[in-house]
Amino acid sequence: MDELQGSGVEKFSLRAVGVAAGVTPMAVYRHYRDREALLAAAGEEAFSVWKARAGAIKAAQPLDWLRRVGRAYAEFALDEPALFDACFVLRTSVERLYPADFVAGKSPVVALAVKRIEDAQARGEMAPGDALEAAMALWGQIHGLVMLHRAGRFAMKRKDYLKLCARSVDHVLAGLGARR
Amino acid sequence: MDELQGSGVEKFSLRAVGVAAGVTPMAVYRHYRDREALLAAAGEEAFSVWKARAGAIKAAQPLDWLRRVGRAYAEFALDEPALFDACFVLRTSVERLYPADFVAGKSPVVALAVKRIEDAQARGEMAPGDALEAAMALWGQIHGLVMLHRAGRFAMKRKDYLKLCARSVDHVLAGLGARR
DNA sequence: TGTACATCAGTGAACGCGCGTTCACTGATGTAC
DNA sequence: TGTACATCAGTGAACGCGCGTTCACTGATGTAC
Repeated sequence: MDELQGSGVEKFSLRAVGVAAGVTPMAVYRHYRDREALLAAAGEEAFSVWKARAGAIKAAQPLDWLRRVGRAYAEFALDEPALFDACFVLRTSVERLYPADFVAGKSPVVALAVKRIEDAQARGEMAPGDALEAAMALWGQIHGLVMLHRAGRFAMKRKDYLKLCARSVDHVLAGLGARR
Repeated sequence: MDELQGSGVEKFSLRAVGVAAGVTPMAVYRHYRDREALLAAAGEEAFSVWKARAGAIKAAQPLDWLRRVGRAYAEFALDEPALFDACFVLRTSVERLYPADFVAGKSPVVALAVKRIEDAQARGEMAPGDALEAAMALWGQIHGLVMLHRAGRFAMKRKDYLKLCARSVDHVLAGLGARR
C-alpha cells in the first residue's frame, strides 16, 4: 500500500512492491497468485480507506451529509490519487454495475447516499424522484470535476478548487429540488 | 489515427503505428521527433474530430444546443474511446487550464458553451450567474458520467445510458435556473 | 524428550516480451550548374 | 541536355530497459510420533 500510494498505479510493479517491502519480487508469489490478484487485493484495501473516510462523516441533515461526502470524495482524490484510481478508475477492481448492483445496495457509499436522499425527499427537503438516479447525478458531477482535475485541467489552489466543486454539487442538488 | 482508434491509447506504440502504416517503426522518426511528439500530433487530430462533431450541432435555442453538445460528448466517448482519451484524459495533450485559458476562450467548445449560456441568461431562460462556471458544471456532469462508464460502472444499453446522461444534464441545467 | 519430516517464506538466476531509441545504411527523387 | 550532388523517406540490426513469470533452490519453523 505504501508503494501504491507513493508511486501511483502506473508504476505499481511486482519489482517495485518487492523493493518497498524489502523483499524479492518473487516473494509476492507466495501470497498472491499473480500481479492481478495483488492489485485486486490492493484495490480492496484502497476501497476500505475510502469507506473509512466516508464513514467518518457525521451530519444531522441529509443534505449536509451529501455535500460533505462530495467534498470528501474530492479530498480523497487529491490526497490519495493512487488509492482513488484503484477504487474508481481501474477496471480491474471489483466493479459494481449500475443499476443492478446499486439497487441491491452492493455499493456501500452509494447505498448511504440513496438513504439520505430518500430521507430528504420524505422530509420535503428534496423533490420526489428516483433516489438512485439522483445519487448517480451527484456522483457523476463530483467524479467529473475530479477526473478533469486529474487530467490537469485546473490551475487553482486546493481550497478554491474544493469550493468550485461544492458550488457545482449545489447546482445539482438545486436541480434535484433541494431546499436552500 | 487508424491505429489509435483501433487499439486504444495504451497500445499506441511506435511499432504498432509502423505496422498499421505498413512501414518500419523507425520511419516515424523521419516525421516526428519522438513518441511524445507523435502522440501530441495525434491528440491534435483527435481534438479536431471532436471539434467537428461539436461544430455540426445546429440548434436554434441555447438550451437545446447545450443538451445536444452534452449528448455528442457522450457519443464521442462511446464511439471513439481512444480519441476521447487523447482529447480529455491524457495529460500529454495541450491542456487548457481553468480558469485562465477558458476565460481567454482558448477552449473552442467551452467558449461556445459559455456564449450559449450567456445568451440563455440574457433571454431569461437561465438564472444569471458566472457563465463559465456554469459551463464547467455541465462539462463536469457529463464528463463524470462518461468516465464512470469508461471505468465499467454501467451495465446498460447505449440508448438507456444516453437517456440517463440527458436526465442528469437536465438536473444541472435546472439547478442553473434553466426553464422547462 | 528427541528425531524425522512437512510446511513455509523467501531467494536468485534466468526466460521471453515489448518498448523507445541509436546508428549506419540504401535507394529514390529533386535540383543546381 | 547531362551530370553531380543534396535531400529525402525509409530500412534493419542492435542497444538497454523494465516487466511478469518460471524454475529449482535454501533455510527456518512447526508438528507428528
